[in-house]
Amino acid sequence: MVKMDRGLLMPASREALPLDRILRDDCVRAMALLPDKSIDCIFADPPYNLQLGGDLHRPDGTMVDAVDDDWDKFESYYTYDRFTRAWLREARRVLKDDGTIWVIGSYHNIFRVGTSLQDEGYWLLNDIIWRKANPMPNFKGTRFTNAHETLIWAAKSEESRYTFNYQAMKALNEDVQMRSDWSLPLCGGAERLKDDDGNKAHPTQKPEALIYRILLATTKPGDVVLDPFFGTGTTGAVAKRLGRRWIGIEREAKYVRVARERIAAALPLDESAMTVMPSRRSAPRVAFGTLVEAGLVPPGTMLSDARRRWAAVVRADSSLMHEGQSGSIHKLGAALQGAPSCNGWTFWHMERAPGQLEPIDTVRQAWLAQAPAS
Amino acid sequence: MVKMDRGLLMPASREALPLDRILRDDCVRAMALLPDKSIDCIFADPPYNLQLGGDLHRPDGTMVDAVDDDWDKFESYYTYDRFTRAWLREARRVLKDDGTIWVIGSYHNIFRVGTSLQDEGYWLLNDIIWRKANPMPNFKGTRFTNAHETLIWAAKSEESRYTFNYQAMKALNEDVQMRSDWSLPLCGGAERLKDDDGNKAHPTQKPEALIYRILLATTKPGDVVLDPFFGTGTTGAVAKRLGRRWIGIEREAKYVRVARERIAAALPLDESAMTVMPSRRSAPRVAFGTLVEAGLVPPGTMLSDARRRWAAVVRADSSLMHEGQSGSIHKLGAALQGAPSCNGWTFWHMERAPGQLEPIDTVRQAWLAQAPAS
DNA sequence: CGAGGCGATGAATCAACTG
DNA sequence: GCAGTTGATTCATCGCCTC
Repeated sequence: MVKMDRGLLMPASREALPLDRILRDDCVRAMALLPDKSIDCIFADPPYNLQLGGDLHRPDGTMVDAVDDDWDKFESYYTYDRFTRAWLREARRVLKDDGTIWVIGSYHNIFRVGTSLQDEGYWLLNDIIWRKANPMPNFKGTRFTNAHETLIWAAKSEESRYTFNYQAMKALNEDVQMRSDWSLPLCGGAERLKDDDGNKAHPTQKPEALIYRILLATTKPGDVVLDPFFGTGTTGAVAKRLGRRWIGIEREAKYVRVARERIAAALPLDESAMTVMPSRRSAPRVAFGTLVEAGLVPPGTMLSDARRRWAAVVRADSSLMHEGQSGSIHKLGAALQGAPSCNGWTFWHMERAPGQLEPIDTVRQAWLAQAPAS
Repeated sequence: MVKMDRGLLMPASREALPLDRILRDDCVRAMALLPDKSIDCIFADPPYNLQLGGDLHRPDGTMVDAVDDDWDKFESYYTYDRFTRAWLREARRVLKDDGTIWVIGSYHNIFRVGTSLQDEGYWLLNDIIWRKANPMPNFKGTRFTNAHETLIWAAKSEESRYTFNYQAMKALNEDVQMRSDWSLPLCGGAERLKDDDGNKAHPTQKPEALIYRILLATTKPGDVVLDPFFGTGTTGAVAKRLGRRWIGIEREAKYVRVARERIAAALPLDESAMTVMPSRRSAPRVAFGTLVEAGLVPPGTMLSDARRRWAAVVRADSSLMHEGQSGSIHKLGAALQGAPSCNGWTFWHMERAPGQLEPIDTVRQAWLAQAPAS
């Protein structure tokens, strides 16, 4: 028996939980009705508090469909912190002592979430980077492409004996330990839910592969997973497929409707279908600039083609310069030859020993052998 | 002249700064002696061991007791926050209005740093993931391999017009935008500094490639870079190499000694190697009318967009005319597409050879190449 | 039926100068 | 300070259509 904070006694048994159901309500209010220490794992995708300004146009003149929903608007950092602490406190109460919580966010909110987690007594286990294989570019060229989101994985306390399926993660990752950076594509294509008008049903739907990895890593079959910001129910759909029980909380009726339909249609899936090996394509590649930064091809190096018809100097940003013309190893190679394109890796050579030209591709190969990309 | 907060008037001129020097002192105390708004860029690698004790000091220089129990953990977060805010506040004072700051950390401290940055009035521009190509494995198999660190890049305020060398970063990354995740190896091998006993001279020496990318992206040659936690002087060595000025602050004499030697041995790049791809925003402006007057685009020329959906004729005053509509190359392009704005230079094309359309921007480039800078 | 072109789009804190 | 003008700026993926 567990004493609830309104003074009632309530069984913490599985039967008391609204399993495999969506509660349409504010998440703090809905969690308040759940017993203490009854949940194995929480996945939370709270509002990010993006603080966007005016419209943003792509170079082709079309407008970016921004997240401008009311649920993402907060008056101040202070207001956002109060909101965050309220739901984190309630989440910690319903979490079992050995349970863990996942929260996802971007640089707009994740630092405040992390601070709040620590201040509320959680014990951080990892921060995980979801490296987006296909992020939206930075259209104006004003910053680095915002190409990732951050997840925090935390236990209820430092003493917690939490679930981590080490071998399952290793198996999922070509038999090497799963790292803290995960390369996964955005949710799109057939997986992306549409409303009746053909528009996206929810502005921030997460890919199932992300939740799949989370639940596979940190829950056991039959565990109860709570999602206080359920949206279109990705957590419910994946939990059902993986044989976990789930509870979703969502305030907006239209999302609840979409989620119900979706989860009803979800089939427990053959595990092999989801155990996608990290594809070479999604792995980071080696740019010529990496070799320049690393000092293998220092700025100032002279490069030439195999027959020494042209020579060029490597600049600090790895662009090449030849008699006032400049560009990347590929672009300048193409321009000098008058060709539409050129593989700079094989076109340009450096003199590693006197009189001996070697294509810069051999430098790249040496680099790859010494510091593998994965 | 700049008014300092202790009521003295002090010149903010470059001569007043201890350029290319290491100040052996506590960073808050040393920064207090620097003038307001005198620094272009700050790189900071603050201590983050919350529980290990030893490295954590209060702003007044006294040491924090290492503590383990829950109550004192809160005390230690609180103390760490106070320390963080103290140096961030002083850093913001010495930063120019258009300057930026970089801070690196791990999940132990980066959330508190990010929150403090926001609370102190900084405006976050990006969080950058340093994805370690060769991280230390997790030996116990109890968590995901901690394979990255996080950097935060922030401007002094939302209105700041900060430096970002977009084209240089694009060049460094095979001609596609630089993303927020950077894959770089740990600092090791010959780069890793050793003390007389052959042990590593500093426990958290950062790779030069990381600082190289940071300084190349967000500073200009001659800019002043401040590092308040200088350690073995990686920031100084890279700044010297890239033709930037630097100021280092370090409390421990043994690190100061190592850093001095190291930086003295670093070789600056020569001028030609140091240049990077210029931003087009900094190129001199050329009015379309200039090209019309010069006869490169004679009045009467027919222009069209790349897909020949619209055609327009150039008038004597360099305005364009299309079926009764007229306006500048930009205005008419925007109007025809129904877009709020349009770059007429890349939108409009002329037929220089039969069947071959070329953007009028190439005419401008030709003009710029022929008429040297004013 | 396959290759290739075209259009759409994704949690985005997305310009700078002149008058 | 505000308004108007100039002009710099995009990557990967998916679906649909044409050839």
